[in-house]
Amino acid sequence: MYTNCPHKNPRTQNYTIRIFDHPWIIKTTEPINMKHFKSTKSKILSKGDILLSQGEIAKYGYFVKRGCLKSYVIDSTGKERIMQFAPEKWMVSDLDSIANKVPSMVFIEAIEESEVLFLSNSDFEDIDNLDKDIIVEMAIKFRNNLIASNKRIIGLLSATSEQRYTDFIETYPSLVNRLSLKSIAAYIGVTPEYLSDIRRKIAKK
Amino acid sequence: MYTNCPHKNPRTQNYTIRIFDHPWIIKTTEPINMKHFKSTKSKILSKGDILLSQGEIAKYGYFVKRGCLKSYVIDSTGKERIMQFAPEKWMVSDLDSIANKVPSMVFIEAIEESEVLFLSNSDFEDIDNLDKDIIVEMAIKFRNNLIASNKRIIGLLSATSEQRYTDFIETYPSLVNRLSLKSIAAYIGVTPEYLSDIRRKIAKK
DNA sequence: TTTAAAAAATAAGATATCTTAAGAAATGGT
DNA sequence: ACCATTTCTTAAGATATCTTATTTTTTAAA
Repeated sequence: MYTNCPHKNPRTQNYTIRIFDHPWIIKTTEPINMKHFKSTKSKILSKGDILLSQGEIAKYGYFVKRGCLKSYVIDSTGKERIMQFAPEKWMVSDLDSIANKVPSMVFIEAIEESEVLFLSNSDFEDIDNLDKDIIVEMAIKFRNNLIASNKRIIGLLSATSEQRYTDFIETYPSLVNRLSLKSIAAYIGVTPEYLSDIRRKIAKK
Repeated sequence: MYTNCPHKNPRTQNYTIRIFDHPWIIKTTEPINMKHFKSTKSKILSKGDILLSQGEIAKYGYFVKRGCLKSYVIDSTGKERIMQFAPEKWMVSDLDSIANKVPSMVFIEAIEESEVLFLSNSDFEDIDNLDKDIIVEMAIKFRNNLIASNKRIIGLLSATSEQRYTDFIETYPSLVNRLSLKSIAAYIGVTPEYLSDIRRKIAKK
């Protein structure tokens, strides 16, 4: 199921930009502006290519120029549970792994043909050496991500599956038509079959 | 059910400390060191006293000197869902409300007789004016909180109720004996009756 | 365009979790 | 120590969600 070779289609290009965020600023829930970053590595990925696997130490944040990535875990019953979708201008990685050098809990995989920048954290090992304005942006980005994650927790604790589905549609309208039913189900925490039931139930109304 | 008058037992004291974190650094999942803070307001709360209600704009972060608070939402079916417990040395507030001046989603309430510092965010409206070392600490605190929140999301998406309960016991062993079954149930996302069943099932093993 | 593969829909039966209600145990106040 | 209140346990029936299997539809490849 997850046998695609990472970077199997890597038409590497030279590409330098000034970008906004620190590589750590990942698991973002909103597009990022990248003026503070330098990146020289860009790759074209095919659907199904895996950038990071569970158990590896994350070396990069991935900024999506085109296409869409997902980060997900495989639970003890073998089911995929999606943490985050990363469409254009979003960044994704495993924050714990990249910051604390622990094995990644997540896989990161392209769900469309995608063009991705590899943002190394090697220049940023010591956060104290960063410019103040970058740190301010980091703090704000983390804070916004934390607020979003806490809202997702509230939803998972208190909303029904149907509510979580309609919330998802409202929150990410531009994503809905690009994602498979299976992916949305894995994000909101139900089986694809049950999400299909939910859709039918909603349609009948 | 939530009729206790906020601050009904407010033996206010003068109390000044140098503390570590910015008031925004809330919804924390770990004790905080407070060397960068000033606070002059301290109150003694009775069990059941409410510090912040859903719909209010949060003005303070609450640092727990003694006792334990909880932050929770009331969902559409009237059920309480706990976002965070805040025992000694932890801080709690509604981050979105205090940072963005939006109505709070949560209630904050004492679950034991508690002594709490009120940390105003009025001195910190503009994050750019903060000292760099405070901002660095903020960023790290937000980052760690975000990692913890994301782990909780993974648990809610992929673990069974029994697994979430045993995870909770492992993660917060010192809290388990202080909390009611009802509170733990509201945190892990099951009914108290079902958590009781889970305990019985575990005991039988 | 045709065909193979993947995704989605449907349905029936199984399981997890909730609801309601009642009794037992623990707690707090007087 | 006693009573009232809250918490916890237990159990039965209800509901939400999952599992498995099959069919239909859509997508991708040749």
